Amino acid sequence: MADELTPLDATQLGAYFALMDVAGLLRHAVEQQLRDVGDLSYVQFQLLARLGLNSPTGSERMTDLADAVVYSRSGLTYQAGLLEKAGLITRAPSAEDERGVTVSITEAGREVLGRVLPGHTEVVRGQLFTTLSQSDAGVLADLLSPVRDHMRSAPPRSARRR
Amino acid sequence: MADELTPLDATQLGAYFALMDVAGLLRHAVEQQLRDVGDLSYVQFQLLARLGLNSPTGSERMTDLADAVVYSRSGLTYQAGLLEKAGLITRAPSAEDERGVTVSITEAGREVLGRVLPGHTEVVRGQLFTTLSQSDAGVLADLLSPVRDHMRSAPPRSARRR
DNA sequence: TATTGTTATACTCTATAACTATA
DNA sequence: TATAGTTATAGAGTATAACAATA
Repeated sequence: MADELTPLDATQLGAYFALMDVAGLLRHAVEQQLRDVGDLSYVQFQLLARLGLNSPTGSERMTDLADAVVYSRSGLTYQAGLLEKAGLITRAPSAEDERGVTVSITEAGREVLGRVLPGHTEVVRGQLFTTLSQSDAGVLADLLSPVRDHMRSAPPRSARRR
Repeated sequence: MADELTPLDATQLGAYFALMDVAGLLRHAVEQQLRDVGDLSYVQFQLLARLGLNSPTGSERMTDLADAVVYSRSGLTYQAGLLEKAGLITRAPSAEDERGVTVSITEAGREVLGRVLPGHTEVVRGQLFTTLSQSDAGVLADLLSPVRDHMRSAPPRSARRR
């Protein structure tokens, strides 16, 4: 396709910047609440939420967590170290694969997650869903979920020219 | 009427997480390109873009830039220092208000901006507008622009807690 | 050999508080 | 007194590369 050199039009630019601005402001607001109430960064919250809400067992492998939440393995090791030191997760050698490490949320981790969630919800509602109706939320989710899938399947590596 | 204690429903949660995930992945992809091509961080790109594209004069005051782009004044001083050292902006005492500082983009700054923009566009199109149609982009912008306005209507970050 | 995860390290970014100067 | 901006500083987070252990 020859549109590689075509600039984004005004509508696309507007959508792009609105998306980035809203997400940035929202993350900033949410991070403050997480820090105040649970002494958590957003990444740490993501990790706890994934273990405590998304995973039926409360456990997941390091690599899967890294792929889902963080952009490098050493970054995850760092964050997991903090969470473990705080007693919110445990790390144990994986059963099937001796190289792997299984991360599990602890009771204390679930407690912190439960303590943080109501205020978190309140911030998100105040920032986002004061302006967006229920059907707006549905439209937004329907628009962005496929984008996320596309991004996760085709890494940004594709944008790097040789 | 949103109950303060009611958790977000599944649709709202989906919209929230999709928004945060997409913006995070997109920012990551875009930052890589900006770093590779122009040796710029995303914040630095925002500053240059605001001066070079949004402002007719190519100049703006520090406080206005801080409110628009960065979350603390010292953060902006740091970033402006880097950009100035790189020759991409200049800082000069403001004419009307001797306390103020006027930031202006230089020719070199415009050159870098111009050099970075095509690849930037390419990444955004590949990540975002491969999945979103033209009308999708319009819907997204229409949904999120009011959200941004609402978020920005809160007290500016530069005026907080002094 | 490839993959999992950790470590060592270096660097970027951000925020808070104290400070100077102008209004 | 209040505001604009800088500085000093400290802390959090991230990525890269080298490494050990297992597949």
